[in-house]
Amino acid sequence: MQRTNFAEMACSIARTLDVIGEPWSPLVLRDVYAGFTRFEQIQADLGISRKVLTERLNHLVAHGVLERRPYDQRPRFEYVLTEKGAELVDLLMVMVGWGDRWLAGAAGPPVLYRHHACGEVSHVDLRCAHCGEPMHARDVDLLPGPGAAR
Amino acid sequence: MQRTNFAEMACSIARTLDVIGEPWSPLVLRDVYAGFTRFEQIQADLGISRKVLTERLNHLVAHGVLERRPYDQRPRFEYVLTEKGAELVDLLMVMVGWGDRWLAGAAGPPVLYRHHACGEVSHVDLRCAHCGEPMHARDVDLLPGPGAAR
DNA sequence: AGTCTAAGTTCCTTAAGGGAACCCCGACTG
DNA sequence: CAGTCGGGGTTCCCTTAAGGAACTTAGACT
Repeated sequence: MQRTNFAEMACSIARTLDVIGEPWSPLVLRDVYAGFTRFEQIQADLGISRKVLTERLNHLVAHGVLERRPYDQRPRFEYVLTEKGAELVDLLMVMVGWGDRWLAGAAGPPVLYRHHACGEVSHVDLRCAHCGEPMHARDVDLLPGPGAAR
Repeated sequence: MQRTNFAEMACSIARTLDVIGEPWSPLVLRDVYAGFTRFEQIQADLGISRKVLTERLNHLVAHGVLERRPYDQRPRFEYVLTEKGAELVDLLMVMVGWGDRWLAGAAGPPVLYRHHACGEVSHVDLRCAHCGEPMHARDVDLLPGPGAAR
């Protein structure tokens, strides 16, 4: 519902939430990434209301995160990740890392990730793009940037 | 909204959304991280409804992401990040990275992050915790984990 | 006693989510 | 070639959550 418009805020978190902050959106993205690319598949997998799924898909397409394309002569469509969308899936992987660590409980994580490069089951780690050392919330100072509000 | 209970799903994304998926929650967390630790400060900074802010703070405290503690003899409280919460801020930094890259526009990013270790303005990069190589959505295979639904 | 302030509550309005039923359209079936 | 099927949505109604303004509470200050 989110009647407040996050898109206008001078904050990249708020702007990102404007794209995927609505309920279900990250799960829709996860499904598309996992290979559930059609309306019926996503709806059945998530148990989401068809109405809401329509709204979310349209929103994600409008923001260039998904692309809607026909896969048949008949009016049939599938949704595929754009480059912009694929990079959002990286964000989901970080969510998975946190959820696995803090919420998985005794049963352990529901899904494992095997890294192509090394072949091992692993998880993401945040590093500084500049020096390669770990970069976490406590390892940085915040400075006003060029796009800061006046 | 979100009447659907994400917490029960066998998915770390859904479970994480149960904690911070409601509107405003990530921005509340950002504010606490940025030093706006009191009710009035957060309310004024975000322009959020007091009612909703109360609900969000209670929810985040209930989930162990924030801690509510008195800072005066009078009934005055401040909210501080727990370890669990601080690691969620890492997730926010990834959101910032995506938002800066895809949504900042000509004005540039509103906030810059200077890394303590190297002293440079930088951003986070996702690496494999095992081998240290880049680890993005396209670099992994998904496997069922021990906590997978039957 | 009266005022101030932080931190909430309460109450009302409006909009968004949930869910079931319905619709459209091209393809197959007898 | 009428009837059915299946994917991909719309429509409608009900309930619940967000927005927002006003009110409350409790201790400290004057």
